[in-house]
Amino acid sequence: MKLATWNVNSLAVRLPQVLDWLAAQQPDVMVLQETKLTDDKFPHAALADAGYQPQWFGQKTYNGVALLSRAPATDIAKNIVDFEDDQARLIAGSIGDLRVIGGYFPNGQAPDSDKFVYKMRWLTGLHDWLKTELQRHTRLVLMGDFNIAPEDRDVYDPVAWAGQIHCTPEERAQFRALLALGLHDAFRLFEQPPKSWSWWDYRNLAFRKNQGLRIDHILVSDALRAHVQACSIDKAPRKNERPSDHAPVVVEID
DNA sequence: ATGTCACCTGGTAGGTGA
Repeated sequence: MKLATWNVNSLAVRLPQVLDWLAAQQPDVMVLQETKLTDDKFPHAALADAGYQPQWFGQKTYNGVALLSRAPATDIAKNIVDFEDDQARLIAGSIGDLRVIGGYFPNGQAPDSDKFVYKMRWLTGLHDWLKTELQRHTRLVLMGDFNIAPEDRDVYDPVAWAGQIHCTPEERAQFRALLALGLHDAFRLFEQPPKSWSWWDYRNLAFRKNQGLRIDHILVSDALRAHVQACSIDKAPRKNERPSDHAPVVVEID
């Protein structure tokens, strides 16, 4: 089973690239972030024509997430249960005996900002909800744009980024707290090329210079760990003419 | 190089968020 996550930075703009990627890579499940579409504008017919059953949860201008699967997803949850939120950032569903959660974690803007406070609250809310979610579903995948670079090796210039947003000790502690629930960073279960990133700033020729961060992740539960066959970042879509600033991350689970 | 992109409001430019 192949699962993938991609922050598309506007599905209205990126729909052709998503359809191309689905056709080429044939994932069984895909989660999307930053669709930036209200629910009435979600392109469900085009995705159904491509062979996927979409679930979606969006809002105007910002955020917005979707869950695409070849088999129907059931027991759909939108946003973190029992966490009051006016932003559309999370969608979960069950596909067979697999629980899939797709998240667009808050960016946080700057460590001294209100948005950072919200990011920490959101991460704590996610952590608390995941505790019960993992009790109910032993086979669970949490994936999406975490907006956290877990370690220095996930940052092209860790000295310059030290203490900056995505790299603060507080964010990294939150990431480790998720792992402590019994989750594993699928990408790090395998030897990977050094300087592997999932996001490159649109500015400064960052992609050409390979100046990026690894902030998009796929975490798998204890029960799935031994079944993960591969995990990689597909840089190819970042080379498109009008790319998202993120690349898809892909995991293979037997 | 605070150098791009997407989307909004409101209008043919400026602000916000990433």
